[in-house]
Amino acid sequence: MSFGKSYAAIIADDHAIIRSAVAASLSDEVAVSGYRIEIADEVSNGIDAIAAIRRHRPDLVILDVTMPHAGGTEVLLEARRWSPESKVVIFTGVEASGKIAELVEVGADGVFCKSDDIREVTNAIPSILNGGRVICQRFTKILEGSYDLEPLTDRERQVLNLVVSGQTNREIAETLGISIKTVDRHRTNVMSKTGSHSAAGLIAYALREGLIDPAQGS
Amino acid sequence: MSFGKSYAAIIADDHAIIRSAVAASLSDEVAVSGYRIEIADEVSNGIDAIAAIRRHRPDLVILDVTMPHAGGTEVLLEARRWSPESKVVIFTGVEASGKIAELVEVGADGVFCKSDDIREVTNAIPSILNGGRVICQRFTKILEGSYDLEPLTDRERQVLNLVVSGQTNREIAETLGISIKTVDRHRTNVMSKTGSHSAAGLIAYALREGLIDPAQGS
DNA sequence: AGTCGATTGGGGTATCGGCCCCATTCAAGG
DNA sequence: CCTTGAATGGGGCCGATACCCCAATCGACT
Repeated sequence: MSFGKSYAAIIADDHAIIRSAVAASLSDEVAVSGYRIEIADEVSNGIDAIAAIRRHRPDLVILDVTMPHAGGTEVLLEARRWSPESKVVIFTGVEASGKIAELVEVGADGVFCKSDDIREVTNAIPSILNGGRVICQRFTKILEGSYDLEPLTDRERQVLNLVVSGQTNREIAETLGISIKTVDRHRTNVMSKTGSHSAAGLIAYALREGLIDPAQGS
Repeated sequence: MSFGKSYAAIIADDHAIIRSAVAASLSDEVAVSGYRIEIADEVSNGIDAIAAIRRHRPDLVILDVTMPHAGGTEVLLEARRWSPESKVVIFTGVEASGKIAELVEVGADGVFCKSDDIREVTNAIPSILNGGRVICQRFTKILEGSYDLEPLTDRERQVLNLVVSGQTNREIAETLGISIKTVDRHRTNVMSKTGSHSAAGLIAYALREGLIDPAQGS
Protein backbone atom coordinates (compact mmCIF):
# COMPACT_ATOMS: atom_id res chain seq x y z
CA MET A 1 0.00 0.00 0.00
CA SER A 2 0.87 3.67 0.14
CA PHE A 3 1.62 3.99 -3.54
CA GLY A 4 -0.44 5.89 -6.09
CA LYS A 5 -2.19 9.16 -5.53
CA SER A 6 -2.66 10.91 -2.24
CA TYR A 7 -5.86 12.70 -1.27
CA ALA A 8 -6.14 16.29 -0.06
CA ALA A 9 -8.36 16.95 2.93
CA ILE A 10 -9.68 20.01 4.76
CA ILE A 11 -10.80 19.94 8.37
CA ALA A 12 -13.26 22.49 9.76
CA ASP A 13 -14.11 22.56 13.46
CA ASP A 14 -14.17 25.37 15.98
CA HIS A 15 -12.41 23.23 18.60
CA ALA A 16 -8.65 23.05 18.19
CA ILE A 17 -8.37 19.75 20.00
CA ILE A 18 -10.80 18.12 17.57
CA ARG A 19 -8.95 19.48 14.56
CA SER A 20 -5.63 18.07 15.68
CA ALA A 21 -7.08 14.72 16.71
CA VAL A 22 -8.91 14.31 13.41
CA ALA A 23 -5.84 15.42 11.47
CA ALA A 24 -3.71 12.88 13.29
CA SER A 25 -6.14 10.06 12.55
CA LEU A 26 -6.52 10.94 8.88
CA SER A 27 -2.76 11.19 8.45
CA ASP A 28 -2.35 7.69 9.83
CA GLU A 29 -2.19 5.51 6.72
CA VAL A 30 -2.90 2.37 8.68
CA ALA A 31 -6.10 3.86 10.10
CA VAL A 32 -7.47 4.65 6.65
CA SER A 33 -6.56 1.32 5.07
CA GLY A 34 -3.46 2.50 3.27
CA TYR A 35 -4.98 5.60 1.71
CA ARG A 36 -2.57 8.51 1.89
CA ILE A 37 -4.37 11.63 3.06
CA GLU A 38 -2.69 15.02 3.26
CA ILE A 39 -4.22 17.75 5.38
CA ALA A 40 -4.42 20.70 2.99
CA ASP A 41 -5.88 23.07 5.56
CA GLU A 42 -7.45 23.34 9.00
CA VAL A 43 -10.02 26.06 9.71
CA SER A 44 -12.09 27.05 12.71
CA ASN A 45 -15.21 28.61 11.21
CA GLY A 46 -17.65 28.27 8.34
CA ILE A 47 -16.51 31.24 6.28
CA ASP A 48 -12.90 30.11 6.29
CA ALA A 49 -14.09 26.62 5.43
CA ILE A 50 -15.87 27.83 2.30
CA ALA A 51 -12.85 29.89 1.27
CA ALA A 52 -10.51 26.95 1.80
CA ILE A 53 -12.73 24.65 -0.24
CA ARG A 54 -12.81 27.11 -3.14
CA ARG A 55 -9.05 27.48 -3.02
CA HIS A 56 -7.97 23.88 -2.56
CA ARG A 57 -10.77 21.92 -4.23
CA PRO A 58 -9.95 19.05 -1.83
CA ASP A 59 -10.90 15.42 -2.28
CA LEU A 60 -12.28 15.33 1.24
CA VAL A 61 -13.84 17.80 3.66
CA ILE A 62 -14.47 17.01 7.34
CA LEU A 63 -17.09 19.39 8.72
CA ASP A 64 -18.39 20.23 12.15
CA VAL A 65 -22.01 21.36 12.34
CA THR A 66 -21.73 24.04 15.01
CA MET A 67 -19.24 26.67 13.93
CA PRO A 68 -19.11 30.45 14.02
CA HIS A 69 -20.28 32.44 10.98
CA ALA A 70 -21.61 29.43 9.05
CA GLY A 71 -22.66 25.96 10.10
CA GLY A 72 -22.01 22.58 8.50
CA THR A 73 -25.13 22.66 6.34
CA GLU A 74 -24.31 26.01 4.81
CA VAL A 75 -20.71 25.04 4.16
CA LEU A 76 -21.84 21.76 2.60
CA LEU A 77 -24.15 23.57 0.18
CA GLU A 78 -21.40 26.02 -0.77
CA ALA A 79 -18.96 23.16 -1.21
CA ARG A 80 -21.33 21.51 -3.70
CA ARG A 81 -21.43 24.73 -5.68
CA TRP A 82 -17.70 25.45 -5.81
CA SER A 83 -16.20 22.00 -5.67
CA PRO A 84 -18.74 19.36 -6.62
CA GLU A 85 -16.13 16.60 -6.67
CA SER A 86 -15.22 17.05 -3.01
CA LYS A 87 -16.56 14.38 -0.69
CA VAL A 88 -18.11 16.03 2.36
CA VAL A 89 -18.16 14.25 5.69
CA ILE A 90 -20.02 15.66 8.71
CA PHE A 91 -18.55 14.96 12.14
CA THR A 92 -20.87 16.38 14.74
CA GLY A 93 -21.89 16.34 18.38
CA VAL A 94 -25.41 17.49 17.57
CA GLU A 95 -27.72 14.50 17.77
CA ALA A 96 -31.05 16.21 17.14
CA SER A 97 -33.03 14.21 14.63
CA GLY A 98 -34.09 17.27 12.67
CA LYS A 99 -30.51 18.36 12.09
CA ILE A 100 -29.31 14.93 11.09
CA ALA A 101 -32.22 14.49 8.69
CA GLU A 102 -31.34 17.85 7.16
CA LEU A 103 -27.71 16.84 6.65
CA VAL A 104 -28.70 13.59 4.97
CA GLU A 105 -31.21 15.42 2.82
CA VAL A 106 -28.76 17.99 1.47
CA GLY A 107 -26.45 15.15 0.48
CA ALA A 108 -23.60 14.67 2.93
CA ASP A 109 -21.35 11.81 1.84
CA GLY A 110 -20.81 10.79 5.45
CA VAL A 111 -22.41 11.66 8.76
CA PHE A 112 -20.68 10.68 12.00
CA CYS A 113 -21.08 11.28 15.66
CA LYS A 114 -18.50 12.70 18.05
CA SER A 115 -19.71 10.32 20.74
CA ASP A 116 -18.33 7.45 18.70
CA ASP A 117 -14.73 6.56 18.15
CA ILE A 118 -12.95 8.44 15.38
CA ARG A 119 -12.21 5.08 13.82
CA GLU A 120 -15.84 4.97 12.70
CA VAL A 121 -14.84 7.80 10.38
CA THR A 122 -11.44 6.59 9.25
CA ASN A 123 -12.85 3.15 8.52
CA ALA A 124 -15.44 4.66 6.22
CA ILE A 125 -13.09 7.01 4.38
CA PRO A 126 -12.13 4.54 1.63
CA SER A 127 -15.70 3.78 0.62
CA ILE A 128 -16.63 7.45 0.78
CA LEU A 129 -13.70 8.41 -1.45
CA ASN A 130 -14.94 5.77 -3.90
CA GLY A 131 -18.36 7.40 -4.09
CA GLY A 132 -20.12 5.61 -1.26
CA ARG A 133 -22.24 7.13 1.46
CA VAL A 134 -21.89 6.20 5.12
CA ILE A 135 -24.01 7.21 8.11
CA CYS A 136 -22.98 6.03 11.55
CA GLN A 137 -25.13 3.51 13.35
CA ARG A 138 -26.35 5.83 16.06
CA PHE A 139 -27.66 8.35 13.58
CA THR A 140 -29.23 5.68 11.42
CA LYS A 141 -31.22 4.60 14.46
CA ILE A 142 -32.21 8.15 15.33
CA LEU A 143 -33.40 8.71 11.77
CA GLU A 144 -35.55 5.62 11.44
CA GLY A 145 -36.88 6.11 14.96
CA SER A 146 -38.33 9.57 14.47
CA TYR A 147 -39.10 10.69 10.99
CA ASP A 148 -42.82 11.08 10.87
CA LEU A 149 -42.85 14.83 11.43
CA GLU A 150 -44.04 16.99 8.57
CA PRO A 151 -41.32 19.02 6.90
CA LEU A 152 -41.38 22.81 7.16
CA THR A 153 -41.38 25.01 4.08
CA ASP A 154 -38.59 27.51 3.45
CA ARG A 155 -40.66 30.45 4.58
CA GLU A 156 -41.85 28.66 7.67
CA ARG A 157 -38.28 27.87 8.60
CA GLN A 158 -37.28 31.51 8.13
CA VAL A 159 -40.08 32.67 10.38
CA LEU A 160 -39.22 30.03 12.95
CA ASN A 161 -35.64 31.22 13.09
CA LEU A 162 -36.75 34.79 13.65
CA VAL A 163 -39.18 33.71 16.36
CA VAL A 164 -36.38 31.87 18.12
CA SER A 165 -34.13 34.91 17.85
CA GLY A 166 -36.68 36.73 19.96
CA GLN A 167 -38.47 38.89 17.40
CA THR A 168 -42.19 39.65 17.67
CA ASN A 169 -44.63 39.15 14.80
CA ARG A 170 -44.42 42.84 14.00
CA GLU A 171 -40.63 42.80 13.84
CA ILE A 172 -40.58 39.66 11.73
CA ALA A 173 -43.04 41.25 9.34
CA GLU A 174 -40.75 44.24 8.95
CA THR A 175 -37.66 42.06 8.58
CA LEU A 176 -39.20 40.00 5.81
CA GLY A 177 -41.14 42.86 4.27
CA ILE A 178 -44.51 41.10 4.51
CA SER A 179 -47.74 41.59 6.43
CA ILE A 180 -48.13 40.73 10.11
CA LYS A 181 -51.02 38.50 9.17
CA THR A 182 -48.83 36.49 6.85
CA VAL A 183 -46.27 36.02 9.60
CA ASP A 184 -49.14 34.92 11.82
CA ARG A 185 -50.18 32.49 9.12
CA HIS A 186 -46.72 30.86 8.84
CA ARG A 187 -46.35 30.81 12.59
CA THR A 188 -49.69 29.09 13.03
CA ASN A 189 -48.76 26.52 10.39
CA VAL A 190 -45.44 25.78 12.10
CA MET A 191 -47.15 25.37 15.45
CA SER A 192 -49.70 23.07 13.90
CA LYS A 193 -46.96 20.94 12.32
CA THR A 194 -44.95 20.78 15.52
CA GLY A 195 -47.85 20.40 17.92
CA SER A 196 -46.93 23.53 19.86
CA HIS A 197 -49.42 26.01 21.24
CA SER A 198 -47.29 28.99 22.21
CA ALA A 199 -44.14 30.81 21.20
CA ALA A 200 -42.27 29.30 24.12
CA GLY A 201 -43.37 25.77 23.25
CA LEU A 202 -42.41 26.40 19.66
CA ILE A 203 -38.91 27.43 20.62
CA ALA A 204 -38.53 24.50 22.99
CA TYR A 205 -39.54 22.16 20.19
CA ALA A 206 -37.18 23.77 17.72
CA LEU A 207 -34.30 23.41 20.18
CA ARG A 208 -35.06 19.76 20.88
CA GLU A 209 -35.30 18.84 17.23
CA GLY A 210 -32.35 20.93 16.14
CA LEU A 211 -34.49 22.76 13.59
CA ILE A 212 -32.65 25.95 14.34
CA ASP A 213 -29.13 27.01 15.27
CA PRO A 214 -28.83 28.57 18.71
CA ALA A 215 -25.15 29.20 17.91
CA GLN A 216 -24.15 27.15 20.90
CA GLY A 217 -21.12 24.92 21.44
CA SER A 218 -20.72 21.97 23.76
CA MET B 1 12.13 14.68 36.33
CA SER B 2 9.51 11.92 36.41
CA PHE B 3 10.40 10.77 39.91
CA GLY B 4 8.23 11.08 43.00
CA LYS B 5 4.48 10.62 43.13
CA SER B 6 2.19 10.28 40.18
CA TYR B 7 -1.25 11.91 40.01
CA ALA B 8 -4.52 10.15 39.23
CA ALA B 9 -6.89 11.85 36.78
CA ILE B 10 -10.41 11.29 35.53
CA ILE B 11 -11.68 12.58 32.21
CA ALA B 12 -15.38 13.19 31.57
CA ASP B 13 -16.62 14.19 28.12
CA ASP B 14 -19.38 12.84 25.95
CA HIS B 15 -17.18 12.95 22.85
CA ALA B 16 -14.84 10.00 22.52
CA ILE B 17 -12.36 11.88 20.38
CA ILE B 18 -11.96 14.55 23.06
CA ARG B 19 -11.44 11.97 25.77
CA SER B 20 -8.66 10.25 23.91
CA ALA B 21 -6.97 13.47 22.86
CA VAL B 22 -7.04 14.87 26.40
CA ALA B 23 -5.85 11.56 27.81
CA ALA B 24 -2.95 11.51 25.38
CA SER B 25 -1.91 15.05 26.31
CA LEU B 26 -2.14 14.48 30.04
CA SER B 27 -0.13 11.27 29.77
CA ASP B 28 2.66 13.13 28.01
CA GLU B 29 5.08 13.97 30.81
CA VAL B 30 6.83 16.60 28.73
CA ALA B 31 3.57 18.42 28.10
CA VAL B 32 2.81 18.71 31.81
CA SER B 33 6.30 19.78 32.86
CA GLY B 34 7.45 16.43 34.16
CA TYR B 35 4.37 15.68 36.24
CA ARG B 36 3.37 12.05 35.90
CA ILE B 37 -0.37 11.77 35.39
CA GLU B 38 -2.18 8.46 35.19
CA ILE B 39 -5.63 8.29 33.68
CA ALA B 40 -7.67 6.47 36.33
CA ASP B 41 -10.89 6.52 34.32
CA GLU B 42 -12.64 7.95 31.29
CA VAL B 43 -16.40 8.48 31.35
CA SER B 44 -18.94 9.88 28.90
CA ASN B 45 -21.68 11.31 31.12
CA GLY B 46 -22.21 13.18 34.34
CA ILE B 47 -23.60 10.32 36.43
CA ASP B 48 -20.66 8.09 35.63
CA ALA B 49 -18.35 11.00 36.35
CA ILE B 50 -19.73 11.41 39.87
CA ALA B 51 -19.50 7.68 40.50
CA ALA B 52 -15.92 7.58 39.25
CA ILE B 53 -14.93 10.51 41.44
CA ARG B 54 -16.40 8.85 44.53
CA ARG B 55 -14.62 5.61 43.75
CA HIS B 56 -11.19 6.92 42.72
CA ARG B 57 -10.88 10.15 44.70
CA PRO B 58 -8.58 11.41 41.93
CA ASP B 59 -6.11 14.27 42.21
CA LEU B 60 -7.47 15.78 39.02
CA VAL B 61 -10.79 15.83 37.18
CA ILE B 62 -11.20 17.16 33.64
CA LEU B 63 -14.85 17.99 33.00
CA ASP B 64 -16.91 18.88 29.99
CA VAL B 65 -19.91 21.16 30.60
CA THR B 66 -22.40 19.62 28.21
CA MET B 67 -22.90 15.96 29.05
CA PRO B 68 -25.89 13.64 29.30
CA HIS B 69 -27.55 13.10 32.70
CA ALA B 70 -25.52 15.75 34.53
CA GLY B 71 -23.54 18.76 33.37
CA GLY B 72 -20.16 20.05 34.46
CA THR B 73 -21.58 22.30 37.17
CA GLU B 74 -23.53 19.52 38.85
CA VAL B 75 -20.58 17.14 38.69
CA LEU B 76 -18.30 19.82 40.12
CA LEU B 77 -20.60 20.36 43.10
CA GLU B 78 -20.84 16.63 43.76
CA ALA B 79 -17.08 16.30 43.43
CA ARG B 80 -16.63 18.93 46.14
CA ARG B 81 -18.89 16.92 48.41
CA TRP B 82 -17.35 13.49 47.91
CA SER B 83 -13.75 14.33 47.14
CA PRO B 84 -12.86 17.84 48.32
CA GLU B 85 -9.16 17.33 47.60
CA SER B 86 -9.70 16.71 43.91
CA LYS B 87 -8.77 19.57 41.63
CA VAL B 88 -11.54 20.16 39.10
CA VAL B 89 -10.77 21.57 35.67
CA ILE B 90 -13.51 22.53 33.23
CA PHE B 91 -12.76 22.11 29.54
CA THR B 92 -15.70 23.39 27.56
CA GLY B 93 -16.95 24.58 24.19
CA VAL B 94 -19.69 26.66 25.77
CA GLU B 95 -18.63 30.30 25.72
CA ALA B 96 -21.77 31.90 27.16
CA SER B 97 -20.79 34.44 29.79
CA GLY B 98 -23.47 33.31 32.21
CA LYS B 99 -22.26 29.73 32.18
CA ILE B 100 -18.61 30.68 32.60
CA ALA B 101 -19.44 33.01 35.46
CA GLU B 102 -21.36 30.20 37.11
CA LEU B 103 -18.41 27.82 36.83
CA VAL B 104 -16.04 30.35 38.34
CA GLU B 105 -18.53 31.09 41.10
CA VAL B 106 -18.96 27.48 42.18
CA GLY B 107 -15.20 27.20 42.43
CA ALA B 108 -13.67 25.43 39.46
CA ASP B 109 -9.88 25.20 39.82
CA GLY B 110 -9.44 25.70 36.10
CA VAL B 111 -11.66 26.82 33.23
CA PHE B 112 -10.50 26.31 29.66
CA CYS B 113 -11.91 26.64 26.21
CA LYS B 114 -12.03 23.97 23.51
CA SER B 115 -11.32 26.61 20.89
CA ASP B 116 -7.86 26.98 22.34
CA ASP B 117 -4.98 24.57 22.11
CA ILE B 118 -5.01 21.75 24.65
CA ARG B 119 -1.56 22.98 25.73
CA GLU B 120 -3.33 25.84 27.52
CA VAL B 121 -4.60 23.16 29.85
CA THR B 122 -1.49 21.02 30.19
CA ASN B 123 0.63 24.10 30.84
CA ALA B 124 -1.62 25.06 33.72
CA ILE B 125 -1.83 21.61 35.30
CA PRO B 126 1.22 22.03 37.58
CA SER B 127 -0.01 25.24 39.17
CA ILE B 128 -3.51 23.85 39.54
CA LEU B 129 -2.22 20.72 41.25
CA ASN B 130 -0.34 23.01 43.63
CA GLY B 131 -3.52 24.80 44.62
CA GLY B 132 -3.63 27.52 42.02
CA ARG B 133 -6.54 28.61 39.90
CA VAL B 134 -6.30 29.24 36.17
CA ILE B 135 -8.85 30.64 33.76
CA CYS B 136 -7.97 30.85 30.09
CA GLN B 137 -7.48 34.23 28.49
CA ARG B 138 -10.55 34.13 26.28
CA PHE B 139 -12.85 33.45 29.22
CA THR B 140 -11.18 36.08 31.37
CA LYS B 141 -11.99 38.60 28.67
CA ILE B 142 -15.58 37.41 28.35
CA LEU B 143 -16.03 37.70 32.10
CA GLU B 144 -14.68 41.19 32.56
CA GLY B 145 -16.49 42.33 29.44
CA SER B 146 -20.00 41.42 30.51
CA TYR B 147 -20.74 40.95 34.15
CA ASP B 148 -22.90 43.83 35.13
CA LEU B 149 -26.17 41.92 34.84
CA GLU B 150 -28.20 41.50 38.01
CA PRO B 151 -28.25 37.97 39.40
CA LEU B 152 -31.47 35.98 39.33
CA THR B 153 -32.98 34.53 42.50
CA ASP B 154 -33.51 30.78 42.84
CA ARG B 155 -37.21 30.99 42.15
CA GLU B 156 -36.68 33.22 39.16
CA ARG B 157 -34.20 30.75 37.73
CA GLN B 158 -36.66 27.91 38.23
CA VAL B 159 -39.39 29.81 36.43
CA LEU B 160 -36.99 30.75 33.64
CA ASN B 161 -36.09 27.12 33.06
CA LEU B 162 -39.75 26.16 32.84
CA VAL B 163 -40.45 29.01 30.44
CA VAL B 164 -37.62 27.83 28.23
CA SER B 165 -38.93 24.27 28.35
CA GLY B 166 -42.06 25.59 26.71
CA GLN B 167 -44.54 25.67 29.58
CA THR B 168 -47.19 28.39 29.82
CA ASN B 169 -47.77 30.45 32.94
CA ARG B 170 -50.65 28.20 33.90
CA GLU B 171 -48.57 25.03 33.54
CA ILE B 172 -45.67 26.53 35.47
CA ALA B 173 -48.08 27.52 38.24
CA GLU B 174 -49.30 23.93 38.45
CA THR B 175 -45.78 22.52 38.31
CA LEU B 176 -44.58 24.70 41.17
CA GLY B 177 -47.84 24.62 43.08
CA ILE B 178 -48.20 28.41 43.19
CA SER B 179 -50.54 30.99 41.71
CA ILE B 180 -50.43 32.10 38.10
CA LYS B 181 -50.02 35.65 39.30
CA THR B 182 -46.90 34.71 41.22
CA VAL B 183 -45.43 33.06 38.16
CA ASP B 184 -46.26 36.24 36.28
CA ARG B 185 -44.47 38.21 38.97
CA HIS B 186 -41.25 36.20 38.73
CA ARG B 187 -41.41 36.22 34.98
CA THR B 188 -41.82 39.98 34.91
CA ASN B 189 -38.87 40.36 37.27
CA VAL B 190 -36.67 38.15 35.11
CA MET B 191 -37.59 40.09 32.01
CA SER B 192 -36.86 43.33 33.77
CA LYS B 193 -33.45 42.07 34.87
CA THR B 194 -32.58 40.75 31.43
CA GLY B 195 -34.05 43.60 29.43
CA SER B 196 -36.41 41.32 27.50
CA HIS B 197 -39.98 42.20 26.58
CA SER B 198 -41.49 38.89 25.49
CA ALA B 199 -41.27 35.18 26.16
CA ALA B 200 -39.42 34.67 22.91
CA GLY B 201 -36.95 37.42 23.70
CA LEU B 202 -36.49 36.00 27.15
CA ILE B 203 -35.62 32.58 25.80
CA ALA B 204 -33.30 34.05 23.20
CA TYR B 205 -31.49 35.94 25.95
CA ALA B 206 -31.28 32.90 28.20
CA LEU B 207 -29.77 30.89 25.38
CA ARG B 208 -27.21 33.55 24.52
CA GLU B 209 -26.12 34.00 28.10
CA GLY B 210 -26.16 30.31 28.95
CA LEU B 211 -28.47 30.92 31.90
CA ILE B 212 -30.21 27.66 31.18
CA ASP B 213 -29.27 24.23 29.91
CA PRO B 214 -30.78 23.41 26.53
CA ALA B 215 -29.11 19.98 26.85
CA GLN B 216 -27.57 20.41 23.45
CA GLY B 217 -24.20 19.27 22.11
CA SER B 218 -22.05 20.73 19.38
C1' DA C 1 -55.77 22.98 -18.68
C1' DG C 2 -56.21 22.02 -14.25
C1' DT C 3 -54.68 20.99 -9.69
C1' DC C 4 -51.84 21.28 -5.86
C1' DG C 5 -48.97 23.56 -2.53
C1' DA C 6 -46.52 27.65 -1.13
C1' DT C 7 -47.09 32.30 -0.17
C1' DT C 8 -49.56 36.15 0.39
C1' DG C 9 -53.10 38.89 3.18
C1' DG C 10 -57.76 40.59 5.36
C1' DG C 11 -61.51 39.97 9.25
C1' DG C 12 -62.78 38.50 13.72
C1' DT C 13 -62.35 36.76 18.52
C1' DA C 14 -60.87 34.76 22.76
C1' DT C 15 -57.16 33.98 25.38
C1' DC C 16 -52.63 34.93 27.03
C1' DG C 17 -48.78 37.68 28.20
C1' DG C 18 -46.44 42.05 29.79
C1' DC C 19 -46.91 45.29 33.14
C1' DC C 20 -48.85 48.44 36.34
C1' DC C 21 -51.35 48.92 40.94
C1' DC C 22 -51.88 46.86 45.60
C1' DA C 23 -50.87 43.76 50.11
C1' DT C 24 -48.95 39.88 53.22
C1' DT C 25 -45.61 36.60 55.06
C1' DC C 26 -41.15 35.33 56.44
C1' DA C 27 -36.25 34.89 57.01
C1' DA C 28 -31.81 37.28 57.12
C1' DG C 29 -28.93 40.84 58.79
C1' DG C 30 -27.75 45.59 60.34
C1' DC D 1 -36.10 45.87 66.49
C1' DC D 2 -36.79 47.06 62.32
C1' DT D 3 -35.58 47.22 57.55
C1' DT D 4 -34.74 44.83 53.37
C1' DG D 5 -35.46 41.46 49.94
C1' DA D 6 -37.57 37.19 48.39
C1' DA D 7 -41.77 34.95 47.65
C1' DT D 8 -46.51 34.94 47.68
C1' DG D 9 -50.98 36.58 45.49
C1' DG D 10 -55.27 39.72 43.85
C1' DG D 11 -57.32 43.37 40.36
C1' DG D 12 -57.14 45.32 36.08
C1' DC D 13 -55.52 47.28 31.41
C1' DC D 14 -54.09 46.58 26.79
C1' DG D 15 -51.54 44.82 23.21
C1' DA D 16 -49.83 40.52 21.30
C1' DT D 17 -50.89 36.08 20.07
C1' DA D 18 -53.35 31.71 18.75
C1' DC D 19 -56.63 30.20 15.78
C1' DC D 20 -60.71 30.26 13.11
C1' DC D 21 -62.96 32.24 8.72
C1' DC D 22 -62.08 33.82 3.92
C1' DA D 23 -59.56 34.62 -0.87
C1' DA D 24 -55.73 35.78 -4.57
C1' DT D 25 -51.43 34.82 -6.84
C1' DC D 26 -47.93 31.99 -8.78
C1' DG D 27 -45.00 28.12 -10.04
C1' DA D 28 -44.76 23.22 -10.69
C1' DC D 29 -46.20 19.07 -12.08
C1' DT D 30 -49.83 16.04 -14.43
